[in-house]
Amino acid sequence: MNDTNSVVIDLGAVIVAVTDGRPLTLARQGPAIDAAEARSIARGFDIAGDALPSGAFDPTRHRTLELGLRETVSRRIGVNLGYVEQLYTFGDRGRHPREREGGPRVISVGYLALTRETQMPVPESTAWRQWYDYFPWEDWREGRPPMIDRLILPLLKEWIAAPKSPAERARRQDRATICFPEDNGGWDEEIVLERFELLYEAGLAAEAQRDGAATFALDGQAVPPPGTPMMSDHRRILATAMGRLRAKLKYRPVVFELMPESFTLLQLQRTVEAILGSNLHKQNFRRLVENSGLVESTGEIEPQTRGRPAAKFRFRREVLRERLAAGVRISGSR
Amino acid sequence: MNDTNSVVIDLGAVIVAVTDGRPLTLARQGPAIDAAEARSIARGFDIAGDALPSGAFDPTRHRTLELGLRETVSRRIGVNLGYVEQLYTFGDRGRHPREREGGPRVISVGYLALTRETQMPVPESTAWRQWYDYFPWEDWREGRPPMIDRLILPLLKEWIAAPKSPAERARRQDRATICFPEDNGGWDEEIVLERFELLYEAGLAAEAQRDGAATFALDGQAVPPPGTPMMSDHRRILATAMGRLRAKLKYRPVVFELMPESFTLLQLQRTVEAILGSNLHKQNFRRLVENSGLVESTGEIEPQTRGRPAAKFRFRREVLRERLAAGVRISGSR
DNA sequence: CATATTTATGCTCTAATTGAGTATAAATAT
DNA sequence: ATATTTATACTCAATTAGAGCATAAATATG
Repeated sequence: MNDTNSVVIDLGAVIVAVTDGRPLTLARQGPAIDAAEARSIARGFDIAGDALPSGAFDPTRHRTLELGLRETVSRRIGVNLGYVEQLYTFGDRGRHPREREGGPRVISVGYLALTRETQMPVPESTAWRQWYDYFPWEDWREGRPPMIDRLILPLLKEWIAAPKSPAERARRQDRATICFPEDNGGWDEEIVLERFELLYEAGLAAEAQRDGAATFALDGQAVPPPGTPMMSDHRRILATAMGRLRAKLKYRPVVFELMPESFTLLQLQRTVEAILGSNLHKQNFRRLVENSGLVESTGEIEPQTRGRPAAKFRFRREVLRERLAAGVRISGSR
Repeated sequence: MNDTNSVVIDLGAVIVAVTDGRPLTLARQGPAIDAAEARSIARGFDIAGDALPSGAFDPTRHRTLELGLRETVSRRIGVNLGYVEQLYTFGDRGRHPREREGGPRVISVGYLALTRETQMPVPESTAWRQWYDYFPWEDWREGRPPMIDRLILPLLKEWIAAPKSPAERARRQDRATICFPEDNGGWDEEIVLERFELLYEAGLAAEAQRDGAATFALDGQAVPPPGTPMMSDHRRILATAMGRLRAKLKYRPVVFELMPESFTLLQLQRTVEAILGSNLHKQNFRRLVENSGLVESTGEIEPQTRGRPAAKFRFRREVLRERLAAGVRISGSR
C-alpha cells in the first residue's frame, strides 16, 4: 500500500421525502457548477445532469464515513439528517468528470436518507425532484408505462440481436426478459438497479453516451434516451436507493420516517405506493397495518376531505425498542 | 477535493464454503494468543488475530472494485472466484494497524464470495476456519449457546448499568434486549453485525481492547473475550457477511453456490442450517424445496449411508434465467 | 436371522396469511 | 335529495406454515 494506490472518496446522499404521493429526492439541478466540470462539459466529455448532494470524505476530520456524510450534507444543505443507511460503493473507472481530467480516481459511497420535505428548507441550488423523472419506466401506478413497449423493448431488441455470438445473444435476452418482462406479472419492482445497468449497457442511458457509447435511433429517428440523466454515477446510486427502499419497506418499519407525526391510513398507503411504484388493495393494506401493531389511533379525525373523514394514526415508536419490527407487508392490486 | 482527502482502499473477501455442515471462511491465521498476551498485544500496534484475504485496490490497474477484489484474491490465494457480492464499506478511524503507525487512512470494502471448499486448494498461509470460532454465540444448532447466559448477559448487565444518564441506560438495555433476548423466541439470526457491534462497544470483543477499551472481568476474574479476534475490522466484515447470507438465503437461491453438482436434500438442509445456525423441520424443508422448482432429481441414489439411501438432486440452473428465483424458504424446528 | 436404529419420504391436520371481493357508513358535491 | 367519494367492516376461498404421524429402506447389533 503506497501513494500510487490512493483515491478520493465522494460521499453521495439520496435524500428521500414523499409528499402527496410524489416520491422525491434532493438534487442539484442542471449543468455542473464548478470550473473543472464546466471545462469537461465544454469538451464534450460530459453532459449536463442533475447531481445528488455530495462531497469529498475528509479523513482528517471525519471519524467514520457516515459522520462524514452527515457533516457534508449539514454544511451544504443546512440540514441534519435523521435516518441514514449506507447503500453501495461504486468505483468504476471513467464515470467521474474530474477523473477524466486526469485527477485522482474517485470512489463513490452512496447513502440513503429518509426525511420529510416540509422539515427541510433547502438552499436555492438544490430542489426536490421526482424519482420517476429519472426512472419513468419504474412508475406503474397508472398501469404499465407505455414507454416500455414503445421505446425500451424495441431498442433492447436491437441490442439483443447485435452480438455475433449466440451465447451472448442468449445472455442478453435473459437479462432483458428478467428486467423488462413482456407480461406485467413478471415485473419485479426491486431490481431498479439491474434495469438501469441494463439500459446503460445497451446505450439507452444518456450517461452511457457521455461515457463513450454511441447514440441510438428508433425507426431511423434519433431519440433522446429515457429519463433525466445525472452527473457521474449518481443515477446508479439513486437506482440503488430506490431498490433498497422498495425492498426494506417490506421487512422494516421505515416508511414512518417519511410520514408526519400523525397521518391517515390512506396517506400511509399513498406513500408506500409512491415508493413501490404500484397500487395496493386498500382494505387489505388497512388490515395489515392495523394488525401489525405498528400504529395506534390518535383519536383525531382528518377534516377537509372529500368523502367520509378518516381516523388519524401515529407510529408507535416503542416498537423499535420492544422488538425488531417487521415492515409494512403488502398485497398488490390493479 | 485535493491530496489531503486521499485514502487507500483495502478490499477484503469473506470466502465462504460449507463442508459437512461446517460453515467455513478462508483466513490467514494470526499468532495464537492467550489472554495475557492479548492484553500486551492490545497495548502495541501489532496485528492480533486472523485476517481475511485482502489487498489494496490499485486504481491504475483495476477498472472496478469488484475486478480489483477478484484480481487480488486470484493473485494471493490462487483461485478465481465465482459468486461475488459487495457487502459494506467501513471507514472508521483507528481500526487499521498501518493507520495507527501514521500511514494513510484505510477504507475497507468488504465482499462476500461463495465457493466449494474442495474446489479451492489454498496456500499454506491460509486455512478454512469455522464461522463460529469467531462468533460462538451465533451457533444455536445444539440449542441456546450456554455462553450467552454464562458470560455475555452478565457482562452486558454491567455495561448497561454503567452510565449515569438513565436515558443512556435505557438505550443500552433496549439494544441488549434486541440483540440477546432472554427468551429464545426473540432471537433474530440476521442481526449478526448488530450483535458484534454491541459486544465491541461493550468492550466484549478483543478488538475493542486493541482499539483502546478497558479489559473486563467476571466475578473478579479476568476473562478472555468471547470468539477469536481478527485483524483490523475484519470481524465486522465477517459479521456483515454472515448476516447478509442468512438473509439472502431466504429470498434468492444462493445456497446452491455452496453445494456440489449433485446432493441429497439432507445435505442441502445441513448446509442451510450451518449458515443459519439453527435447525429446521426436515419434512417441511423437503416439501418447500421440492415444490420450489429449484431442484430436480438426478436419478442417482446416495450410497454409503446409515439409514435408507437418499435420492440425489441437482440445482436447476435454468431458473436463474427463467425468472428472478426466490430462495429456500424455511420453517424452523427445535 | 431377528430386531433395533437410522435416515428417507409420504401424508395429514390445523392455524394463519393472502388475495379478492361485498357491504355499509359518513362525509361532500350537485 | 341524490350522486359521489372516501372510510371502514366483514366474508370467503386459496395458499402457506408449523407440527406431527406413519411407513419405507437401508445398516448395526446381538
